[in-house]
Amino acid sequence: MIQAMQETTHSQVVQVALKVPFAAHLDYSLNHDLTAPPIGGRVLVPLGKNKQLVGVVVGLVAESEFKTLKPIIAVLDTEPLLNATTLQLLRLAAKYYQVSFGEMIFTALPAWFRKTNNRPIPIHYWWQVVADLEVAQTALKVAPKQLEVFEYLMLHGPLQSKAMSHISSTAAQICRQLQDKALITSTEVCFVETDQAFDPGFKLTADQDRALKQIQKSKDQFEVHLLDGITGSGKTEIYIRLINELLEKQQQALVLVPEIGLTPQLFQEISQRINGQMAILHSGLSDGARARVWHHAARGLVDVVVSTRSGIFTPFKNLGSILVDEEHDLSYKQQEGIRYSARDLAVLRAKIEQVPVILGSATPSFETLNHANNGRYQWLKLRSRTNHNPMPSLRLQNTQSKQLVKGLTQQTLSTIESHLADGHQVLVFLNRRGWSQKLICHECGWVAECDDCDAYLTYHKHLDLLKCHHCERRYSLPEFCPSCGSQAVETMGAGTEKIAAGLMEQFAETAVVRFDRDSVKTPAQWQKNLETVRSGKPCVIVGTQMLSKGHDFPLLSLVVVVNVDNSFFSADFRATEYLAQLLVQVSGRAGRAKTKGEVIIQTQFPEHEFFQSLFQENYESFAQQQLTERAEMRFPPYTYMAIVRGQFRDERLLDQFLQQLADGLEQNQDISVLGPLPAPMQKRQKLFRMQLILNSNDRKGLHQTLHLLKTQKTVENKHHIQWFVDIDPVSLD
DNA sequence: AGCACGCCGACT
DNA sequence: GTCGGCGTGCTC
Repeated sequence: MIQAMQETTHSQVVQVALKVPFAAHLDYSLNHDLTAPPIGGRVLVPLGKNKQLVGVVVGLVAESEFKTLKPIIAVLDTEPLLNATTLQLLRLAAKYYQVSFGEMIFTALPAWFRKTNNRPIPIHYWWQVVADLEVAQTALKVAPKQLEVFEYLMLHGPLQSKAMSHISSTAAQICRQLQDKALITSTEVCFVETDQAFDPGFKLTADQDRALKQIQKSKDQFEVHLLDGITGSGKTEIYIRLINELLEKQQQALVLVPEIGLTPQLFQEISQRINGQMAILHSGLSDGARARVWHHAARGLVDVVVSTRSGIFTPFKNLGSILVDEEHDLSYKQQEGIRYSARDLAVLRAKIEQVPVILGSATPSFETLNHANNGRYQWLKLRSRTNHNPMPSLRLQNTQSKQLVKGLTQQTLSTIESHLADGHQVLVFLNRRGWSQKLICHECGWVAECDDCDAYLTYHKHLDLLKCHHCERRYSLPEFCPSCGSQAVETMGAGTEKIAAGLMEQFAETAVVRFDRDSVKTPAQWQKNLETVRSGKPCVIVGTQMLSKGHDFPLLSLVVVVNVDNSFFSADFRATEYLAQLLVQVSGRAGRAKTKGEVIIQTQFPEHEFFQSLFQENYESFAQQQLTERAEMRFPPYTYMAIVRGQFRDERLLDQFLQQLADGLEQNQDISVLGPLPAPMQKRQKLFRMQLILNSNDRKGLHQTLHLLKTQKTVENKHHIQWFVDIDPVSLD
């Protein structure tokens, strides 16, 4: 009797979240020989016949509705890996995105912690310089290799020694020698340690001052601030001042950036100005390095974490604020697996943590603007430029019935020429790489397509091959048209490659630098290209999407945008929103220098009201106008959208299946269902893709219905059709 | 999701 | 006779 009582008081039920789709948690018992694991710590548990899985403890309770519980095999953490607020974020995110708690937790967890092994995280040192170049030059007169490493670190640090193996195979040893001479220092995570913050003594503009004061008011409580600042209005300065204030209070900051490519810049800019430790977190880091940043952030050993999307899940000891830079950027939305939006989760997290969140952008998303309009977000406008440089002037270049020279009009070419002659740099920007070179038959109009995907093949001159960008399948060039047998097959279109080639011909004395996914595959190539641009000599930069943001090219005075027209024919109601953001962002690249910048947009429709609205007024009024239309049409952000997307080898069965789902949804009056429609790429890697677009005024109702759909209809899915739900999709086509 | 169990067709 | 196809149902 006494024993039995002891039994119940001692035996605990451990609720464990596992990477399984069917339950928020499974219950396990705890054997007496194990000490209770902390909530948020990992355990090893048995599942089914003979599986062992890593799970995360999400609750410790006295009883379970299950009679017989299996015991936990091992406790992997004595300290929680995820603190209470991070768990709460993941719990709510799981609910919102319609996945199990465990699935959500395991997408958040760095790969290192997902594995069974519980080795200590390996320490890899990150090196950075702590001495001036002159000091190093004197000290290293007779050690050229050491000086070389020092100089490299000065430019690119902090780095691990293995990232300098191209300088010397004994880079690690050289680093240690440099450390002994007190010229460089090492840290356990990739962070910059500054203890002499540089204060340029900027005087804030009236706008900046007002915005900063407004944000300061919401200290230690939840509030969303939209920092809506045009290019050059000094958003970064506000970020820096806010971070410094947080550091004074021993609080941590999380800074989210859209892409890895633009991390180093903001990182460096902030790091020079704060007295604290700043860690960087991105997909390029090794599993161990990411795990270490987590540990350091959770223990309060780093002050600022700069990260891409996935960093929103980093546990912090004392988070003071979240900053989301370029909040409109689509890369905040994960596009595979659990399709979460890091920006939206940042707002949710700030609410849970009771801290302010700052969404910064020159071109805020319509979702965010809507919240600002209705007062849910504080709208902080920065409308003057800190350097008082004039905004670039804009010209629409009509391409209709004009002879194009390698995709550019004669006027465009001569403008480029004059900018180069003035010693400036020019950017030729291609909207999407979709306008790439295709292979067409002039006799019958046949266009080369991929056998496995519903996509045109792209011609690559340097390989003399046709490539599919969706499955990487390669094809050789046919000598005759497979459709009509004619020999008149030729490449057509203006890819970056073709435009670059044309420009090289046209401006033989000038360097032409290409930035696109085919020519810039490694960071080293990026670096090489960047150096050419940074050298300051006149040059032409040709690139796609990846150039619209981030890297500052201070000597750029002209931006030419080619191929904006496909956006006007898009089936996606958001296409013009994205185009407007892109054009404003890319225009901002021109004229950061003292000279007045110029922007040329080549289009067949210069009279289109889109241009009138965007450029005769500004982004804000364009957005307001479009928002009115969205409201009238009952589209997001005034309604809630979700997509059910399916993939299957048999088009007919897929259509049937989705039609069944759609029929089930029709019952619900509050949800409008569109489809089944062909999905973005109708066919990809031999699989057909179709979708249902769901739109509703009632978010809760929509989510509930979707939840029901998932549990019910999965059973009736006889053909094992793959399908998933995308909540708040950002792209319909 | 994964995986075992189970019940029917063509093979060394 | 068995090997293996994938339909069904369970995992605490």
